[in-house]
Amino acid sequence: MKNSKMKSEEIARIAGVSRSTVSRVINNYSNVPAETRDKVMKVIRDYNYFPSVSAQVLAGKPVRTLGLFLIEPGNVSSDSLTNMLLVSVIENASELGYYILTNIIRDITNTDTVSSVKEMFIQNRIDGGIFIGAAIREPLIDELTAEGYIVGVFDQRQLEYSQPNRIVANFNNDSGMKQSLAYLTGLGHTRIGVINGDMKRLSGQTKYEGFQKAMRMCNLDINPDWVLPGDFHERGGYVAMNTLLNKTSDLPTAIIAANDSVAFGAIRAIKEHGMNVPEDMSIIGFDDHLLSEKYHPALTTIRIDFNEMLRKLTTDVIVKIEKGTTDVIEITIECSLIVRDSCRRI
Amino acid sequence: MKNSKMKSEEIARIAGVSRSTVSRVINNYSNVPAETRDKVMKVIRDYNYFPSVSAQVLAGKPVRTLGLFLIEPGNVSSDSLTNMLLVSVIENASELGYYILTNIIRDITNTDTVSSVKEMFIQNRIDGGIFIGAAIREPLIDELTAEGYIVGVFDQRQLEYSQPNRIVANFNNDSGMKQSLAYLTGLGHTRIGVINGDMKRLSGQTKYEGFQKAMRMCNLDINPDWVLPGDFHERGGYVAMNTLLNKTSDLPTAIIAANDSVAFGAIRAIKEHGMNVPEDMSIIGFDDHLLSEKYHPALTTIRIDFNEMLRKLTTDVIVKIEKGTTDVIEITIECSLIVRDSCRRI
DNA sequence: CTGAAAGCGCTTACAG
DNA sequence: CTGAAAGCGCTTACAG
Repeated sequence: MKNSKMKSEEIARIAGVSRSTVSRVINNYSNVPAETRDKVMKVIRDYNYFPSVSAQVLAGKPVRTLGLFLIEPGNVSSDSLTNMLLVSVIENASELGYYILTNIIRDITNTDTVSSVKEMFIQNRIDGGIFIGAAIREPLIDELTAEGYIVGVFDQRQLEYSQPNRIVANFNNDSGMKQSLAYLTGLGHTRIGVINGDMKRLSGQTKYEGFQKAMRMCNLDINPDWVLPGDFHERGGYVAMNTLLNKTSDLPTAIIAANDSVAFGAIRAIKEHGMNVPEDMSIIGFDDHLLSEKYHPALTTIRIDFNEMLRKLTTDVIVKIEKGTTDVIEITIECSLIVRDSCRRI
Repeated sequence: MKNSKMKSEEIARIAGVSRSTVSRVINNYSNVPAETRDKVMKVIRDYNYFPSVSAQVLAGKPVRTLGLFLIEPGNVSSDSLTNMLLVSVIENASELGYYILTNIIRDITNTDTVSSVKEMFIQNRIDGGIFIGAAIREPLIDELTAEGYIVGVFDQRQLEYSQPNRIVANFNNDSGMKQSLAYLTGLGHTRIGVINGDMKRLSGQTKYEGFQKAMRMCNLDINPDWVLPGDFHERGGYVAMNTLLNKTSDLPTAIIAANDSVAFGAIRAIKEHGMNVPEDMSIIGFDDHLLSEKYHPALTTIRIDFNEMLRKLTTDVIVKIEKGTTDVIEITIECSLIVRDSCRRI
């Protein structure tokens, strides 16, 4: 049961073959007769031998490790999303035999941070990286892809010139917004407003663009007073709704929030103003947050499958690392309306 | 700004020295004159050179990576603790120049899992590991320490024979329990019960032992009907309290819960029985969970500093890796009562 | 089908 | 103070 000092040479000696053959067995070369393979495998198992990664990597094999970079300025997202996201990436990677080196990036503009991220790639600690929380354009990511490193990014699109080594993943926010508006219109709403997300993020932009398009399709006018800035956080939704309620009595009958946290904030503000949801205002969210179902009122929202998105992104990054194909990959995940109690018929 | 194909040999050539000297500069050897050092450093910076870890490790240096093993059977703890914990470990390690390879262990008895964890150590992917969620005795951890690997474990104590390469960290649960009981006694309670945590975990045991000791010190008798089994989860607290309330009308006036989640569950059950906290029963928790302050009633509890514990544990593991000292380390973190609204004077 | 040998990019006694 | 050389544990053309 010893193993620590086991090396391929020892295995070779015991099995009565050369190191070359041991290596061939480990790397599943086809030109090894079953008999030899079995003999070697037995010794490997008997001695609980695992090859040293460093030696393998130095000899040109992948490290089988991915860097997961969570860009979270300051406030450690205390909600369960980060958790879920991490677990999802780890487990998908693990199924493909890959490990995850996790990094929290508080400030992506900080020189030390930037250089330490690049260091991981250059030192060959990781075969590729996955970025969550990136802005539409991140110089760091651009540099990395320009150098040829393989990177998967949630919430970005391909550059003007598509890069096979930059894999992007998004939800179909356009479709989500259209569903929200279709539903509200069906309920008879025509006075509809929106609380936006962070417009530095692609999803912030595409959601708003989706809103505009959908309003046009429904033949509704956008009232600029009802287009409120936000940031994807509860606090932002609260502030936005407060501003609206304090400014005017000419209110929309329904508000589409950039995500569920924003919706929670908006509802809190509405309640504090002595009004009710959906009686006085209908609210529709985006994400289908864990809490949304349990919230009061239970939140009508657009469900996205974060887990599926990460599974695809992780898998595609790994396949790209191993096969090195030159196809350009853009993952888009559909989303769908979940009707609950936060919208009423007009 | 190129770097990918940079190797120490290139740096040496450009700086006009040998690879040996470049290596000495990188590893901060003292016998390099400032002038030479500066010359070499300049080239290193100019070319954005980072040595290959694989080569360094193969030559005997540490990988500067720690494995973080989260033992979480099935239910991905959706509360924010895992999150906080991860971030805490990552940031502390990062300050010391170490990376974190995260692993979720769903079933620590599973052979494949066990062997993949050992593989990480044997392959030399990590210099050491940190385990969270371990039972009092874990064969896997015992094997690892027996092999000489450096491991930090939360919620375990040293074995009969102390191991310098097993660093254990705990909260002073004894002190916490004593504070809880002192407070309740001060309020005039004598009829005091307890909902236990998971007794397979050391903290489950030490908390209950602390309770017993403290009761003795306060000259109070333990009513076996008021000692309820639990599991550190909300659900467990709920079930325990329901059982108690349904079984008898001879109720305690106060309950100490193994942690705040358990307390939340217990309070939920009490409310469902049409009773109130603290009017009909006082409840005291343990942890000072993020929600405890905001809960209704705000929960009186014992605050523990998870972040401090992990900071010490991570630091000690890294120091042990680098210095290889033979001292036996047992970290104990103090805890303290936070009085809020869930207990009343009798 | 299989072994001997070169090579991966570092570090570190050793010798000077 | 510094260079030449051996060694770390693998993989993979190359030759047979």
